Amino acid sequence: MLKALEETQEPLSPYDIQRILRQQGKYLNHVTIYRILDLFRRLNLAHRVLSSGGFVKCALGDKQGCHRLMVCRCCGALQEFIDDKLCQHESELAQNSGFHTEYHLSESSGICSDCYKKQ
Amino acid sequence: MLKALEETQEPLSPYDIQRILRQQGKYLNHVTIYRILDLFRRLNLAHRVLSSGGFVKCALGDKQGCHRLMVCRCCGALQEFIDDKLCQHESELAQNSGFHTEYHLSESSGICSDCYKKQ
DNA sequence: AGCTTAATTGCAACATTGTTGCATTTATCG
DNA sequence: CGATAAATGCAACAATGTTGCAATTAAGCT
Repeated sequence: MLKALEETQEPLSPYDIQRILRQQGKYLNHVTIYRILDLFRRLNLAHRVLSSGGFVKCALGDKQGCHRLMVCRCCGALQEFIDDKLCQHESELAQNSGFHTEYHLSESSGICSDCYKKQ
Repeated sequence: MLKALEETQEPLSPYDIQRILRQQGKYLNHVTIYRILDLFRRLNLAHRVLSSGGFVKCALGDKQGCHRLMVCRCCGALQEFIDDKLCQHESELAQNSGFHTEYHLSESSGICSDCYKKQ
């Protein structure tokens, strides 16, 4: 239900989502939206973009592993990928300091190919 | 000046910082604190903890590279490290999708050695 | 010193984001 | 149908973050 709306590409705040839903004639209290977003996040159906705080629909379906984001600082475009070797490497480094990793948050900032060409 | 206070280990919100300074007899408007924190962040003197939003003093001095955080979900302890190979690997993967990486945000969540023993 | 200009800080007002406790509605199941 | 559980709403609030402009402080210069 909320899902349908996450087709807006750009990350949305909970209140953005509320506005959009309202325009579609569907009212949801913001508390409800927070709750649903929490749920979606636990299910890996949506991610929170760390740098901006907005939410996006997960682009990788239910693929296992740490979902990593790349954010274009120019147009805001998002790409998502998984790389197990990265995770492994990261966990090993942590392990060397006695740290037991449970999950990673990872986000790269840069310029997407489109914006790069335009410059 | 603010620096002195960041010796509190746990990540602090700008308003936490304001409270602490006030207890030390030093008043700063929260806007000022935001501005100084922005500056510190640009200089890599402080980091923002992605998962909690709080700020911490950088533990690595001015070492070049992406400063990666490990956060203990149990006691909140923080460790920080740099690994160039990770960055390189990450950038290469991005490059494969035509993405030009400028910097990485990376944070691992898990359990530190102390908390691990206690369980 | 006295003046000018730039940089820093404060202030007020506001916008956004996030949380909590409890009531109400809606769904589920016997 | 009636009882219970789950989902949503509501109100009130707390925390976080931003903006424009005024006031203060610092720095440079003659």
